Amino acid sequence: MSNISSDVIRGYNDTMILYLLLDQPSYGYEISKQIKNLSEEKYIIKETTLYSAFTRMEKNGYVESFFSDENGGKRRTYYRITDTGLQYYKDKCEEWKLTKDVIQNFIREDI
Amino acid sequence: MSNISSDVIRGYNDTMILYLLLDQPSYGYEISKQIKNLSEEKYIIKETTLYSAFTRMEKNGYVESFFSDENGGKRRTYYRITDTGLQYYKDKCEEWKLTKDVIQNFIREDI
DNA sequence: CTGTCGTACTACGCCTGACGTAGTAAATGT
DNA sequence: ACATTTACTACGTCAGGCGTAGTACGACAG
Repeated sequence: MSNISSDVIRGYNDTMILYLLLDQPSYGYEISKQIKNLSEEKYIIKETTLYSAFTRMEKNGYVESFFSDENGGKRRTYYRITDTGLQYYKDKCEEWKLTKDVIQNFIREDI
Repeated sequence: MSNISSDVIRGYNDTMILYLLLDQPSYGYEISKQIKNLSEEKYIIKETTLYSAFTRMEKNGYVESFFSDENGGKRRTYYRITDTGLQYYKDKCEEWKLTKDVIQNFIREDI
């Protein structure tokens, strides 16, 4: 089965990550596994893509980072969604509804 | 109403253009009007995006160009979809089905 | 006790596609 | 006659994705 090209997902990586932060903070490796699972292995985000998304979103104020003081485990950078990030996520969801319909108009099933 | 961001469509501009070439050849200005109409004004492709898509797709063998010998009208560059282009279009349609479902998993309506 | 695997990142730099800006030029409307 | 619409071309910039590489810690097998 053909892979999903990154250009398609581009602009939705942030949305996917934010979705996974809605209920609780999380960190890179965990997020990447969840994306893989939720997409049924159809989309596997690249590490560099993921971590640069975190950096970008923190700069934009969509997420905040903090360190876990895990008992002995390797130190992780956790990210928590902010109010701004939540609003951004909601906007993207609205945009998605529009986009989906627009693109759908250019898809032909019968050929 | 918010516009559709270009990053979302990125990677589907080519698909949209090819769709409009499925039945007959066409040219830039015409295509851009059709995209506007078919999307109900929700997406208006930028000229530079459109013409660079043509160039790229011709280089990739997805379309062929030819000149119209229109009766006196300004000379246009027409584009015709090739077999390779048709195959590419079909693949993109398949990919779209996957992608749509994947992204949909990360959209929450209830917030 | 040693090497490999999984976890958890950071750094650097390239590539592609979108697009801003600008300019050209013929045809058409007013 | 002048503005607008049509139909492009050229040039340069930017962001996001990703390839490659490297670091470092812990767990577990042999």
